[in-house]
Amino acid sequence: MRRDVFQAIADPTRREILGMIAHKSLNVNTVSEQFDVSRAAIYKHMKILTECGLVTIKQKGRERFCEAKLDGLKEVHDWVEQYRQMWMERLDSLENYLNELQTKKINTNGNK
Amino acid sequence: MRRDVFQAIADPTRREILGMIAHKSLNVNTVSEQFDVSRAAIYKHMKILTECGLVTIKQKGRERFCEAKLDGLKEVHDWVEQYRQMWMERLDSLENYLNELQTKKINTNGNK
DNA sequence: TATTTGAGAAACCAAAAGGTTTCATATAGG
DNA sequence: CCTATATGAAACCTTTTGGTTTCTCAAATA
Repeated sequence: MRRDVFQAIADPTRREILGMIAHKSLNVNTVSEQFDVSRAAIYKHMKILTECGLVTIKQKGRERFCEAKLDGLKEVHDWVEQYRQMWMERLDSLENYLNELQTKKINTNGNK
Repeated sequence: MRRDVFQAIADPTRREILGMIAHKSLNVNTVSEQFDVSRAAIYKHMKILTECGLVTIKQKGRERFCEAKLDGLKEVHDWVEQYRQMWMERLDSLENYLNELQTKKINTNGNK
């Protein structure tokens, strides 16, 4: 099944999983122990994460280590980035407006 | 209802809606005409977007204009950003590795 | 070898998501 | 005033989601 990265990170548990394995690969059991849901539930989350390329699995004996593939987040980054320009501009113009108000106020006070 | 921005942008239709009103506010009908689902469906999407603060509504007569509040995406941006550092580093080290290989190859060729 | 342990998979379930149709209501305009 | 338009909201339906329990199997180990 073709999975969507946006949909994958929509679930807070999956975001937490990513954070957990971002620095260090962990096996499924170790990850699931950190949550109060069943191992099967975490396994399903992990499956979704692998299906959209955010996680890859490395078998080692009977254990399977889950490794975060964070560059899969690039798609999200790029999508947000196109809008970040716009909200930054608005913040900037708000700041300018406030500065202008401030300047006016100072001038008014000065003329008193 | 407290809505989650991550969940709001998980749906492709909602992302499209945001793109549509990012530069120019539109009323609900105008937006829904761009999609092949019912107006009611789009209205529901719009409700979710407003509930998580990504859209605000401005009433004008009988019309209601939907305005994108893109700074609501900051939460997503910040979350992705913390990981971007990591995937960039990996890409950098891969690049360095490839450069190293390249250098070695040149040296080897030079010694032929 | 017998028994833990780590994991995949199936069957099942309740709730949420995304959609539809239909109805109600308020404003714009002829 | 009457009608068309823009919208909100309710009732309903199907599929997806997130979860559970249970079973199986292979690798590690007492």
